[in-house]
Amino acid sequence: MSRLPESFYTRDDVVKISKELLGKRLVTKINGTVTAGMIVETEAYAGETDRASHAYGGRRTNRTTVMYKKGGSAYVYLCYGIHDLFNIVSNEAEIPHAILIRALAPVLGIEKMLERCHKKKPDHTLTSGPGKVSRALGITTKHSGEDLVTSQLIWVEDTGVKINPRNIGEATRVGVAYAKEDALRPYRFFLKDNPWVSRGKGLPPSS
DNA sequence: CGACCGATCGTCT
DNA sequence: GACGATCGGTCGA
Repeated sequence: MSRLPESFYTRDDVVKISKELLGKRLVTKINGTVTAGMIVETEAYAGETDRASHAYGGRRTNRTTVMYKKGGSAYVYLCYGIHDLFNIVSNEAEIPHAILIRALAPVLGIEKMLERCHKKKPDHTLTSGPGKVSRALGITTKHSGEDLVTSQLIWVEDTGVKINPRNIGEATRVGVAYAKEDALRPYRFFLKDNPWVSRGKGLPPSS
């Protein structure tokens, strides 16, 4: 049970890191309340060369500045005016790679998650989607820029869970049709047959 | 089931 | 002024 070190995030291969995040535990402590879940679905965004990335072509705006921070920083942005999507920045500073956390299997503070999401029972709709993950864990855009290596609010732990590579599924990313040929990249990774994986269009051919 | 639609607002052109 | 790295509800089959 140890927090992932900076060296985990600052490596060069965003795809490799996206896969390695599967099985890790994302933890938040908001107003003293701990909530946590095991990461079961991620998406890689390969920075300047990836049309689906907010940093495509080296775009650097107020919103995307944190993507240029060192790996291990949180990048949270507002999507569709409603959802706060949580990403983990990777690679060295100035290389704007990021990994979107799309789904979790709830582990700690499930009562609090239900309260935040106005639900009664912890079925698979609680944390199966990037908007729902942030909602359940209390993550908002004001946490953008947070350093997951030292933060007392958000971090990621290795609990010793080992994922067999044959249990990792790959697919195209959700909602990035505008990215042309880059939309075809197999950059979505998930745990096969895990009930907490999100159900969007073009999703894992499992159930 | 699947298709469609409205909500809602910061960001960038 | 248009547009989302989404979600949950509704409607029809």
